[in-house]
Amino acid sequence: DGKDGVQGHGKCDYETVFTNAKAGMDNVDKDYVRDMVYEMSKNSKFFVNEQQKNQQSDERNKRLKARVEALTQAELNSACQIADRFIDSEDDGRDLSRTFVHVDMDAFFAGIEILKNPDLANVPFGTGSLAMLSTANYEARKYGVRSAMPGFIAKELCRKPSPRSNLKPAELLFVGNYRHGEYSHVSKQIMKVLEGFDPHIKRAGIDEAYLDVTDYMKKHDMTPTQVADKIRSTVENTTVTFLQHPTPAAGLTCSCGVAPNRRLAKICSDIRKPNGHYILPPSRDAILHFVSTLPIRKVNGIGRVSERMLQHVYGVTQCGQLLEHRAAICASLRPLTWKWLMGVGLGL
DNA sequence: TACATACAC
DNA sequence: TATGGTGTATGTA
Repeated sequence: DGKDGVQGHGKCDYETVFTNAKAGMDNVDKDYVRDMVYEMSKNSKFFVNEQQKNQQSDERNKRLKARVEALTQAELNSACQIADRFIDSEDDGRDLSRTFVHVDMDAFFAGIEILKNPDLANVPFGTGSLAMLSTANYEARKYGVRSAMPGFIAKELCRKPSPRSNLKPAELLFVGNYRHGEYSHVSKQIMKVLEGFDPHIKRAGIDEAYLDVTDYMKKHDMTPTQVADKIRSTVENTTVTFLQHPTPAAGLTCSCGVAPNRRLAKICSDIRKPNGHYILPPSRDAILHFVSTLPIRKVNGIGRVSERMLQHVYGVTQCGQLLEHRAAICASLRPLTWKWLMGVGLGL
Protein backbone atom coordinates (compact mmCIF):
# COMPACT_ATOMS: atom_id res chain seq x y z
CA ASP A 1 0.00 0.00 0.00
CA GLY A 2 1.21 3.49 -0.76
CA LYS A 3 1.49 4.64 2.80
CA ASP A 4 4.96 3.48 3.66
CA GLY A 5 6.99 6.36 2.38
CA VAL A 6 7.69 8.11 5.60
CA GLN A 7 10.03 6.36 7.98
CA GLY A 8 10.14 3.49 10.38
CA HIS A 9 8.23 0.58 8.97
CA GLY A 10 7.87 0.19 5.24
CA LYS A 11 9.86 -1.32 2.46
CA CYS A 12 11.56 2.01 1.95
CA ASP A 13 13.59 1.28 5.04
CA TYR A 14 14.33 -2.25 4.10
CA GLU A 15 15.46 -1.36 0.61
CA THR A 16 18.73 0.07 1.86
CA VAL A 17 20.01 -3.44 2.53
CA PHE A 18 20.39 -4.66 -1.04
CA THR A 19 19.79 -1.80 -3.39
CA ASN A 20 22.91 0.20 -2.82
CA ALA A 21 24.75 -0.18 -6.07
CA LYS A 22 27.44 -2.78 -6.44
CA ALA A 23 29.77 -3.13 -9.37
CA GLY A 24 28.03 -4.58 -12.40
CA MET A 25 24.59 -3.58 -11.18
CA ASP A 26 24.09 -0.26 -12.91
CA ASN A 27 21.30 -1.51 -15.17
CA VAL A 28 19.44 -3.42 -12.50
CA ASP A 29 15.77 -2.58 -11.98
CA LYS A 30 16.28 -1.56 -8.37
CA ASP A 31 12.62 -1.00 -7.63
CA TYR A 32 11.84 -4.51 -8.74
CA VAL A 33 14.61 -5.98 -6.62
CA ARG A 34 13.49 -3.97 -3.62
CA ASP A 35 9.92 -5.18 -3.99
CA MET A 36 10.99 -8.78 -4.40
CA VAL A 37 13.25 -8.65 -1.34
CA TYR A 38 10.48 -7.04 0.63
CA GLU A 39 7.82 -9.54 -0.45
CA MET A 40 10.02 -12.49 0.40
CA SER A 41 11.16 -11.06 3.70
CA LYS A 42 8.19 -9.34 5.23
CA ASN A 43 6.85 -12.23 7.25
CA SER A 44 10.15 -13.50 8.55
CA LYS A 45 11.59 -13.22 12.03
CA PHE A 46 14.66 -11.65 10.53
CA PHE A 47 12.60 -8.84 9.04
CA VAL A 48 10.78 -8.07 12.27
CA ASN A 49 14.09 -7.97 14.06
CA GLU A 50 15.55 -5.59 11.51
CA GLN A 51 12.63 -3.26 11.90
CA GLN A 52 12.96 -3.32 15.64
CA LYS A 53 16.59 -2.32 15.35
CA ASN A 54 15.69 0.47 12.94
CA GLN A 55 13.08 1.73 15.33
CA GLN A 56 15.54 1.78 18.20
CA SER A 57 18.07 3.74 16.21
CA ASP A 58 15.33 6.13 15.12
CA GLU A 59 14.54 6.80 18.75
CA ARG A 60 18.17 7.42 19.60
CA ASN A 61 18.36 9.76 16.64
CA LYS A 62 15.28 11.66 17.77
CA ARG A 63 16.77 12.24 21.21
CA LEU A 64 20.03 13.40 19.69
CA LYS A 65 18.21 15.68 17.28
CA ALA A 66 16.31 17.27 20.15
CA ARG A 67 19.62 17.97 21.87
CA VAL A 68 20.99 19.53 18.69
CA GLU A 69 17.94 21.73 18.29
CA ALA A 70 18.24 22.88 21.88
CA LEU A 71 21.77 24.18 21.37
CA THR A 72 22.08 27.91 21.95
CA GLN A 73 23.76 30.23 19.51
CA ALA A 74 26.56 30.75 21.98
CA GLU A 75 27.15 27.01 22.27
CA LEU A 76 27.18 26.64 18.52
CA ASN A 77 29.60 29.51 18.11
CA SER A 78 32.04 28.12 20.58
CA ALA A 79 31.80 24.64 19.07
CA CYS A 80 32.37 26.12 15.65
CA GLN A 81 35.56 27.77 16.84
CA ILE A 82 36.84 24.52 18.28
CA ALA A 83 35.98 22.68 15.08
CA ASP A 84 37.59 25.35 12.91
CA ARG A 85 40.82 25.19 14.88
CA PHE A 86 40.89 21.42 14.49
CA ILE A 87 40.04 21.53 10.79
CA ASP A 88 42.71 24.14 10.05
CA SER A 89 45.40 22.20 11.77
CA GLU A 90 44.41 18.94 10.07
CA ASP A 91 44.29 20.68 6.72
CA ASP A 92 47.75 22.16 7.35
CA GLY A 93 49.11 18.74 8.14
CA ARG A 94 47.70 17.23 4.97
CA ASP A 95 50.26 14.90 3.40
CA LEU A 96 50.06 14.65 -0.37
CA SER A 97 53.51 13.20 -0.81
CA ARG A 98 52.66 9.52 -0.72
CA THR A 99 50.79 7.32 -3.17
CA PHE A 100 48.51 4.54 -1.97
CA VAL A 101 46.81 1.86 -3.98
CA HIS A 102 43.81 -0.13 -2.83
CA VAL A 103 43.64 -3.44 -4.66
CA ASP A 104 40.26 -5.16 -4.70
CA MET A 105 39.69 -8.51 -6.42
CA ASP A 106 36.65 -8.64 -8.72
CA ALA A 107 34.01 -11.15 -7.53
CA PHE A 108 36.85 -13.11 -5.97
CA PHE A 109 35.26 -16.46 -5.07
CA ALA A 110 33.19 -16.52 -8.26
CA GLY A 111 36.28 -15.72 -10.30
CA ILE A 112 38.12 -18.73 -8.89
CA GLU A 113 35.18 -20.99 -9.63
CA ILE A 114 35.11 -19.73 -13.21
CA LEU A 115 38.81 -20.49 -13.60
CA LYS A 116 38.09 -24.01 -12.38
CA ASN A 117 35.17 -24.35 -14.75
CA PRO A 118 35.01 -21.69 -17.51
CA ASP A 119 31.47 -22.70 -18.50
CA LEU A 120 30.31 -21.00 -15.32
CA ALA A 121 31.09 -17.59 -16.79
CA ASN A 122 27.96 -17.64 -18.92
CA VAL A 123 25.38 -18.72 -16.37
CA PRO A 124 24.24 -16.83 -13.30
CA PHE A 125 25.66 -18.39 -10.16
CA GLY A 126 26.54 -17.56 -6.60
CA THR A 127 28.85 -19.08 -4.03
CA GLY A 128 27.14 -20.02 -0.80
CA SER A 129 23.80 -21.58 0.01
CA LEU A 130 20.08 -21.03 -0.22
CA ALA A 131 20.39 -19.26 3.09
CA MET A 132 23.27 -16.91 2.26
CA LEU A 133 25.45 -16.00 -0.72
CA SER A 134 29.00 -14.79 -0.30
CA THR A 135 29.58 -13.83 -3.97
CA ALA A 136 27.64 -13.56 -7.19
CA ASN A 137 29.20 -13.64 -10.64
CA TYR A 138 28.55 -10.76 -13.03
CA GLU A 139 25.92 -12.72 -14.94
CA ALA A 140 23.90 -13.10 -11.72
CA ARG A 141 24.38 -9.45 -10.81
CA LYS A 142 22.40 -8.46 -13.88
CA TYR A 143 19.39 -9.94 -12.09
CA GLY A 144 20.07 -7.95 -8.94
CA VAL A 145 21.77 -10.80 -7.14
CA ARG A 146 24.64 -9.74 -4.90
CA SER A 147 26.82 -10.85 -2.04
CA ALA A 148 25.22 -11.12 1.39
CA MET A 149 21.85 -11.81 -0.20
CA PRO A 150 19.89 -14.87 0.94
CA GLY A 151 20.14 -17.51 -1.77
CA PHE A 152 16.44 -18.25 -1.92
CA ILE A 153 15.67 -14.64 -2.77
CA ALA A 154 18.45 -14.56 -5.35
CA LYS A 155 17.04 -17.69 -6.91
CA GLU A 156 13.63 -16.09 -7.24
CA LEU A 157 15.12 -12.95 -8.82
CA CYS A 158 16.65 -15.10 -11.56
CA ARG A 159 13.55 -17.22 -12.01
CA LYS A 160 11.33 -14.13 -12.38
CA PRO A 161 13.43 -11.27 -13.75
CA SER A 162 11.98 -7.80 -13.91
CA PRO A 163 9.50 -7.44 -16.79
CA ARG A 164 11.09 -4.06 -17.48
CA SER A 165 14.42 -5.74 -18.19
CA ASN A 166 15.17 -7.89 -21.21
CA LEU A 167 16.52 -10.70 -19.05
CA LYS A 168 15.44 -14.26 -19.72
CA PRO A 169 14.28 -16.32 -16.76
CA ALA A 170 17.19 -18.41 -15.52
CA GLU A 171 18.00 -20.97 -12.90
CA LEU A 172 20.53 -19.63 -10.41
CA LEU A 173 23.32 -22.09 -9.83
CA PHE A 174 24.68 -22.58 -6.32
CA VAL A 175 28.32 -23.36 -5.81
CA GLY A 176 28.90 -24.55 -2.26
CA ASN A 177 31.53 -23.15 0.03
CA TYR A 178 33.61 -26.30 0.05
CA ARG A 179 36.58 -24.63 -1.66
CA HIS A 180 37.25 -22.09 1.05
CA GLY A 181 40.69 -23.54 1.69
CA GLU A 182 41.60 -22.88 -1.90
CA TYR A 183 40.26 -19.32 -1.76
CA SER A 184 42.61 -18.62 1.14
CA HIS A 185 45.48 -20.23 -0.70
CA VAL A 186 44.92 -18.09 -3.78
CA SER A 187 44.62 -15.04 -1.56
CA LYS A 188 48.01 -15.76 0.02
CA GLN A 189 49.62 -16.05 -3.41
CA ILE A 190 48.17 -12.75 -4.52
CA MET A 191 49.33 -11.02 -1.35
CA LYS A 192 52.81 -12.39 -1.89
CA VAL A 193 52.87 -10.90 -5.38
CA LEU A 194 51.62 -7.56 -4.09
CA GLU A 195 54.47 -7.44 -1.58
CA GLY A 196 56.72 -6.87 -4.56
CA PHE A 197 55.16 -3.42 -4.80
CA ASP A 198 55.20 -2.73 -1.07
CA PRO A 199 56.80 -5.02 1.51
CA HIS A 200 54.59 -3.49 4.22
CA ILE A 201 51.30 -4.15 2.43
CA LYS A 202 48.18 -4.05 4.62
CA ARG A 203 45.76 -6.91 4.07
CA ALA A 204 42.08 -6.10 4.43
CA GLY A 205 40.13 -9.31 4.40
CA ILE A 206 40.66 -12.14 1.96
CA ASP A 207 40.48 -10.20 -1.30
CA GLU A 208 41.72 -6.67 -0.60
CA ALA A 209 44.97 -4.95 0.24
CA TYR A 210 46.41 -1.49 0.73
CA LEU A 211 49.79 -0.69 -0.83
CA ASP A 212 52.05 2.29 -0.30
CA VAL A 213 53.70 2.45 -3.71
CA THR A 214 55.58 5.73 -3.17
CA ASP A 215 59.00 4.11 -3.00
CA TYR A 216 58.22 1.67 -5.78
CA MET A 217 57.18 4.49 -8.10
CA LYS A 218 60.31 6.48 -7.33
CA LYS A 219 62.59 3.50 -7.78
CA HIS A 220 61.10 2.54 -11.15
CA ASP A 221 60.28 6.05 -12.27
CA MET A 222 56.63 5.21 -12.90
CA THR A 223 53.40 7.19 -13.08
CA PRO A 224 50.30 6.20 -11.07
CA THR A 225 48.67 4.86 -14.22
CA GLN A 226 51.69 2.68 -14.98
CA VAL A 227 51.74 1.29 -11.45
CA ALA A 228 48.02 0.51 -11.47
CA ASP A 229 48.33 -1.25 -14.84
CA LYS A 230 51.36 -3.16 -13.67
CA ILE A 231 49.62 -4.31 -10.49
CA ARG A 232 46.56 -5.42 -12.42
CA SER A 233 48.47 -7.36 -15.06
CA THR A 234 50.75 -8.93 -12.45
CA VAL A 235 47.79 -10.16 -10.42
CA GLU A 236 46.08 -11.50 -13.52
CA ASN A 237 49.17 -13.24 -14.83
CA THR A 238 50.10 -14.89 -11.56
CA THR A 239 46.59 -16.14 -10.89
CA VAL A 240 46.35 -17.65 -14.35
CA THR A 241 49.65 -19.39 -13.75
CA PHE A 242 48.98 -21.05 -10.45
CA LEU A 243 45.32 -21.83 -11.03
CA GLN A 244 46.11 -23.95 -14.13
CA HIS A 245 42.78 -24.29 -15.82
CA PRO A 246 41.92 -25.87 -19.18
CA THR A 247 41.89 -22.67 -21.23
CA PRO A 248 44.59 -20.39 -19.81
CA ALA A 249 43.33 -17.21 -21.46
CA ALA A 250 42.85 -14.97 -18.48
CA GLY A 251 43.39 -15.01 -14.74
CA LEU A 252 41.58 -13.24 -11.95
CA THR A 253 41.09 -9.54 -12.40
CA CYS A 254 41.21 -6.84 -9.78
CA SER A 255 40.42 -3.16 -9.58
CA CYS A 256 42.68 -0.46 -8.17
CA GLY A 257 42.15 2.89 -6.56
CA VAL A 258 45.08 5.29 -6.43
CA ALA A 259 45.06 8.23 -4.03
CA PRO A 260 47.20 10.10 -1.48
CA ASN A 261 45.77 8.11 1.45
CA ARG A 262 44.20 4.73 2.17
CA ARG A 263 40.70 5.94 2.84
CA LEU A 264 40.45 7.65 -0.55
CA ALA A 265 42.21 4.81 -2.35
CA LYS A 266 39.60 2.39 -1.05
CA ILE A 267 36.77 4.53 -2.37
CA CYS A 268 38.52 4.91 -5.73
CA SER A 269 38.99 1.18 -6.29
CA ASP A 270 35.23 0.80 -6.52
CA ILE A 271 34.75 3.39 -9.23
CA ARG A 272 36.05 1.50 -12.28
CA LYS A 273 35.12 -1.98 -11.09
CA PRO A 274 35.52 -4.57 -12.54
CA ASN A 275 38.97 -4.74 -14.09
CA GLY A 276 39.84 -1.07 -14.04
CA HIS A 277 41.46 1.66 -12.03
CA TYR A 278 40.72 5.19 -10.92
CA ILE A 279 43.31 7.77 -9.96
CA LEU A 280 42.65 10.68 -7.64
CA PRO A 281 45.47 13.20 -8.13
CA PRO A 282 47.37 14.41 -5.07
CA SER A 283 46.00 17.93 -4.99
CA ARG A 284 44.01 19.51 -2.21
CA ASP A 285 41.48 20.96 -4.66
CA ALA A 286 40.92 17.67 -6.44
CA ILE A 287 40.36 15.91 -3.12
CA LEU A 288 37.96 18.49 -1.71
CA HIS A 289 36.02 18.43 -4.97
CA PHE A 290 35.95 14.63 -4.93
CA VAL A 291 34.60 14.35 -1.39
CA SER A 292 32.23 17.30 -1.59
CA THR A 293 29.41 15.28 -3.17
CA LEU A 294 30.58 11.82 -2.14
CA PRO A 295 27.77 9.88 -0.38
CA ILE A 296 28.83 9.30 3.22
CA ARG A 297 27.95 5.61 2.97
CA LYS A 298 30.88 5.10 0.60
CA VAL A 299 33.27 5.80 3.45
CA ASN A 300 34.72 2.79 5.18
CA GLY A 301 33.42 2.95 8.74
CA ILE A 302 30.11 4.64 7.96
CA GLY A 303 27.53 1.86 7.92
CA ARG A 304 23.78 1.62 8.03
CA VAL A 305 23.43 3.11 11.51
CA SER A 306 25.79 6.04 11.10
CA GLU A 307 24.30 6.86 7.73
CA ARG A 308 20.82 7.11 9.26
CA MET A 309 22.12 9.13 12.17
CA LEU A 310 23.94 11.70 10.04
CA GLN A 311 21.00 11.96 7.68
CA HIS A 312 18.23 12.23 10.26
CA VAL A 313 20.00 14.34 12.86
CA TYR A 314 22.09 16.72 10.76
CA GLY A 315 20.64 16.32 7.28
CA VAL A 316 24.04 15.18 6.02
CA THR A 317 24.19 12.78 3.08
CA GLN A 318 27.44 13.87 1.44
CA CYS A 319 30.91 14.12 2.90
CA GLY A 320 31.28 17.81 2.13
CA GLN A 321 28.23 18.59 4.25
CA LEU A 322 30.08 17.28 7.30
CA LEU A 323 32.18 20.43 7.22
CA GLU A 324 29.18 22.70 6.72
CA HIS A 325 27.52 21.21 9.80
CA ARG A 326 30.69 21.21 11.88
CA ALA A 327 29.26 23.37 14.65
CA ALA A 328 26.30 21.11 15.43
CA ILE A 329 28.36 17.95 14.96
CA CYS A 330 31.18 19.17 17.16
CA ALA A 331 28.75 20.36 19.83
CA SER A 332 26.78 17.13 20.07
CA LEU A 333 29.10 14.17 19.41
CA ARG A 334 32.06 12.74 21.29
CA PRO A 335 35.46 14.26 20.47
CA LEU A 336 36.77 11.11 18.85
CA THR A 337 33.66 10.85 16.70
CA TRP A 338 33.41 14.44 15.47
CA LYS A 339 37.13 14.66 14.81
CA TRP A 340 36.95 11.49 12.75
CA LEU A 341 34.01 12.90 10.79
CA MET A 342 35.85 16.16 10.07
CA GLY A 343 38.71 14.10 8.70
CA VAL A 344 36.23 12.40 6.38
CA GLY A 345 34.90 15.78 5.25
CA LEU A 346 38.44 16.93 4.47
CA GLY A 347 39.25 13.78 2.55
CA LEU A 348 42.05 12.88 4.96
C1' DT B 1 36.37 -7.10 32.96
C1' DA B 2 32.39 -8.39 30.53
C1' DC B 3 29.04 -7.32 27.54
C1' DA B 4 26.90 -4.62 23.67
C1' DT B 5 26.95 -2.25 19.31
C1' DA B 6 28.72 -0.98 14.76
C1' DC B 7 31.24 -2.25 10.88
C1' DA B 8 33.55 -4.92 7.25
C1' DC B 9 34.43 -9.00 4.31
C1' DT C 1 11.88 -23.92 4.70
C1' DA C 2 15.35 -20.33 4.55
C1' DT C 3 18.99 -13.97 6.30
C1' DG C 4 26.56 -16.21 7.91
C1' DG C 5 30.90 -16.57 10.76
C1' DT C 6 34.59 -14.06 12.36
C1' DG C 7 37.50 -10.35 13.68
C1' DT C 8 38.24 -5.49 15.07
C1' DA C 9 37.18 -1.23 17.35
C1' DT C 10 34.74 1.41 20.50
C1' DG C 11 31.49 2.40 24.12
C1' DT C 12 29.19 1.24 28.54
C1' DA C 13 27.90 -0.98 33.03
